[in-house]
Amino acid sequence: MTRIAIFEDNNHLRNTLQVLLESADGFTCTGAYANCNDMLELLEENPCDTVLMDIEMPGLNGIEATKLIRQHFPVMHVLIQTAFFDDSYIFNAICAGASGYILKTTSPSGYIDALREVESGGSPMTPGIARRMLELFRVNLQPASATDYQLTAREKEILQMLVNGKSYKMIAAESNIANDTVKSHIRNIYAKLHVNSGTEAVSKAIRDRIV
Amino acid sequence: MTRIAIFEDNNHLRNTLQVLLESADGFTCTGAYANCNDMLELLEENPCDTVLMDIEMPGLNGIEATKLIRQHFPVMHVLIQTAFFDDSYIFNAICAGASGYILKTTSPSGYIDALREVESGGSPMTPGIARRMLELFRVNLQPASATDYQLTAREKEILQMLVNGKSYKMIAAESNIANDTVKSHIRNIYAKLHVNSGTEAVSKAIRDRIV
DNA sequence: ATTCTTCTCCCCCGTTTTCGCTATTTGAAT
DNA sequence: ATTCAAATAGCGAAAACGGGGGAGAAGAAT
Repeated sequence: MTRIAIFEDNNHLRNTLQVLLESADGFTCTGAYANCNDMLELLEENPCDTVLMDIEMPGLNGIEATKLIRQHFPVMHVLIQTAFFDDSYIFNAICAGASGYILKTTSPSGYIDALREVESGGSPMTPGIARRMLELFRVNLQPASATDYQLTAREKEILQMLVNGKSYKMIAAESNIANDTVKSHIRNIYAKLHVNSGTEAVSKAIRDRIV
Repeated sequence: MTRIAIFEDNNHLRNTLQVLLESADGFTCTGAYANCNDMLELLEENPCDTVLMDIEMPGLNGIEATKLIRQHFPVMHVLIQTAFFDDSYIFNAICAGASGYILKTTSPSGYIDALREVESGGSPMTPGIARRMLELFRVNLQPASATDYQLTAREKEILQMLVNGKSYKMIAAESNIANDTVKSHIRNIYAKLHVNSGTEAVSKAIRDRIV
């Protein structure tokens, strides 16, 4: 028997979900709440396996609530349900530790399927959400690639050390070259990156994923 | 009629998939190939809407092939199918531009469902894959969070400008404060960040997502 | 053979940064 | 009323950095 708690401020939807759960095979509803006040205490007293969490709620929103749940009950799963298709919602929900993300347009049987999937180690997502997530992933992790500054291997090494906070002296020592050589390399790096200070170079190196 | 091309080196599976597609409603198979040699030419001559792509193949592997397809045919979708559950596969497939990722343990009807989902703008994923992806997302994008350096608002402003490559003088001018004040602030920032140079501060600021 | 790039090193010179220490003002908190 | 944090500002000295020039050796490319 999988235990589910519901946090959803819309009375009608909340009741519908509760009834749905109680009538579904293998599920029981341990609580259905309109907001996240006293959420941690409620979950402490009425433990569950998965929380069905709305995002838009008065008081503590669903994303902050998800963070708290994951902090205090690491084994509990949180399935996000929301009416809105918003990148920052998706992004933040994932970072907060959600195990799935479905839209409220999902059918009743879809809700049940999603909850079953969560319980069996999956992460159900409305198809469009999954697509957005892949794109967020790409945008955020994909090397910029377009920008190639034609740095030589040695220059990349030295830039890397600069990014790690090393001074000219330390770089010279670690690389077994003279201080002036480091200076030369860094001068060339600055020229190629079109910058004229270490801070600028580090900033550009990290943002353009050169290192 | 959705047109599908198959790249899969296992003869049996390739034939099975081809038969499955031809018998399924709304699908047609434009080609079934054992490797990715001449892939671009083949796709050029036999255009399709979605490519069903294996990862492990002799010669060009499915991930590199996916990159090429996305470069040359941006509207074409690639649905990855693989026998292995491997983080780096998942990560690289997503970065390469895959529209979905399913395991070969998927049932025939699951394959058809997945292809339909791809066509309608979704990104089907085997549940466990979706979970891994969420975790990869978190690991790679989650702010360290634990680190709060207690910077004041003013200090954050100045750190931001430092990250943007501004010199003390420029910061002073833009902030309408004396050069020495900038010096004071930066000194305090360094102390709080436990660094002792601008490059280190910038590096830490970006990596710990202070800015 | 000659050119080109890369890595190496040197000189000079001025500017910028870093690090001590001190100090005033302001606004919020108690 | 007093305490406290934050923002402001100054001085001085040592260290580091940035920009200019030049130059030799090794290796690849032609």
